[in-house]
Amino acid sequence: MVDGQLTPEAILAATEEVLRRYGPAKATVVDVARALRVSHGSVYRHFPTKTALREAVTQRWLHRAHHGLAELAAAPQPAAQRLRRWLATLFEAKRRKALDDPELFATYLVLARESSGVVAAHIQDLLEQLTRIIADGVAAGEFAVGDPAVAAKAVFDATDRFHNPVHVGDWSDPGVDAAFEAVCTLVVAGLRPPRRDLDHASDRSVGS
Amino acid sequence: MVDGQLTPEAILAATEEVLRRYGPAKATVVDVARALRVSHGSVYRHFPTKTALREAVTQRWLHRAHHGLAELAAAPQPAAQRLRRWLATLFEAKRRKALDDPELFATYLVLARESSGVVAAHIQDLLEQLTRIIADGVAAGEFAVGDPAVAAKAVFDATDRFHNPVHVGDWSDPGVDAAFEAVCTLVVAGLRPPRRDLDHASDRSVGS
DNA sequence: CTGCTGACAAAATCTGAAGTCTGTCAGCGC
DNA sequence: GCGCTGACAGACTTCAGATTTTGTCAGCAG
Repeated sequence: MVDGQLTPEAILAATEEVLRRYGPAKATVVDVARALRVSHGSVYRHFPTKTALREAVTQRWLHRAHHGLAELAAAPQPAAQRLRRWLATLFEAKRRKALDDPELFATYLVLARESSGVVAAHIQDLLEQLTRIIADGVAAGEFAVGDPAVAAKAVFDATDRFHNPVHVGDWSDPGVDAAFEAVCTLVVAGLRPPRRDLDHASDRSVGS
Repeated sequence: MVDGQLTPEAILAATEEVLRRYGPAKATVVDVARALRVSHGSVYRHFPTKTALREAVTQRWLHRAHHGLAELAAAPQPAAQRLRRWLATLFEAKRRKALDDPELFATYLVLARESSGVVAAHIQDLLEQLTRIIADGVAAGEFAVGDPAVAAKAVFDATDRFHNPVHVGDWSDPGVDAAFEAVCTLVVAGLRPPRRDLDHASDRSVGS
C-alpha cells in the first residue's frame, strides 16, 4: 500500500472511484487493488467477496443519498406539511441524482439490484420515518388511521412511482411534477379524518 | 395453406401458439409459417414486419386480459364501491395471469416492452374508464376533486405497484393483499370531499 | 390476375476457443 | 508474527467466424 494502513474505508473510496470510471460491468477487484497500489489479495483480507464489497459501497451510497430525510421526519411542523415535504425531498433527491449523472445513477442501480438485503433494510428505515410522521399526525388529530405503520406502508406504496428507481425513465417526462403533486394531494387527503355526515360504511366492500 | 384462406386471425392464433411453445426469444416467423403449413413469405403479405405481428398479438392479449373491466366501470353502483371493485379486478386479473403461468406471462411481458405504443393506448383506455368512475362520483357528491382526469391519473399512479408488470415479483408476497387494501382505502378516502371543520389551507405548501 | 413460393442479401444471433477475473493460499520480507 | 504478494484453478466473459433469421422479390400455379 502506498501510504499508511490499508483500511476498509480506503478500499470503499477506491471502489467507488473505480465504479465511477469503469461502470459496474468493467470494474474489477484488480482495478480497485491497482488504484490502491496493492495486490488484489489484500482487498480480500478486508472484504470476503466482491459481492460484499459492492454491498458495502451500496450501503454508503444509500446513506449519503438520503442524508437529511431523518431530520425532516422529526421537524416541528404540522404532520401534513412534514409528510409532503418529506415525500418531495425523497423524490427530488432521487430525481436529481438520476438526471444529473445518469451513468453513475445506472451504476448504483445495478449495485442496488445486486444488494437486495441492504436495500430492504434501507426501505425499512424510510418506513419508520414515515410511520413517525403519521403517528404524530394522528396524535395531533390531523390524521385518522387504524395503524400508522400500515398507513406508512400504503403511503410509501402509493408514491412508489416517485421513488422506486425502476421508474427512472418516467422522471424526465414533462408531467411528472404534476403527477407527483396529484398523488401527494390524494394521499394526504386520504389520511384525514373522515366526515361524519356521509355514510361510508360500504367503502371497504367490493361486492356488487 | 392447409385449409381455406390465410387470414390475419389465423396468423395471430398461430403466432400465439408458437410464442407459448418456444418463448419470445426462439419464436421465429418461419416457425409461425410452418405451423400454418405456409412459406414465411406469405406471413409477410399480411404483416409488414415481425414487430408488427408481435404488436398485433400484444394488442389481442391486452384486450382479452382486461375484458370485463369496461362494463365494471359503467356498473350501476356507488362510485366508491365501483372504484374499489374495478381496481381489485384489474389487480386480480394481472396477478392470476402472472401466477398461473409465469412463463407465458414473462413472454407477454417481453412483447409488451417491445410494443410501447400499443401499451400506451391501452393505458389511455383504462384511464378513461377511471375518469368516468370518478366523474360519476363527483356528480353524485361522493367525491370532490378538481379535475376527474387528473384524479384518475393520480389513482392509477398510486396503485401502480398493483398493476404495473415491473412489480410482478412482489405479487406473490404474503402481504400484497393487505398492501393493496391499504392503498385502496387511502386512495378512496383521498377522493372524498374534505371536512370543513379543520383548516387545511397549508396542505398544498411544502415550505417550512 | 391473385396468392403463394422459395432463393437471396443483409442483419442478428449463436458457438466455442482464447482470454480475463475471482477467490485461495503458500510463502516472503519487515 | 503480521500483513502483503503473486501464482494458480475454476468460473466467467469476450470475440470472431459460422449459422440462423428477417425481409424482398422474381416468378410460378391455379
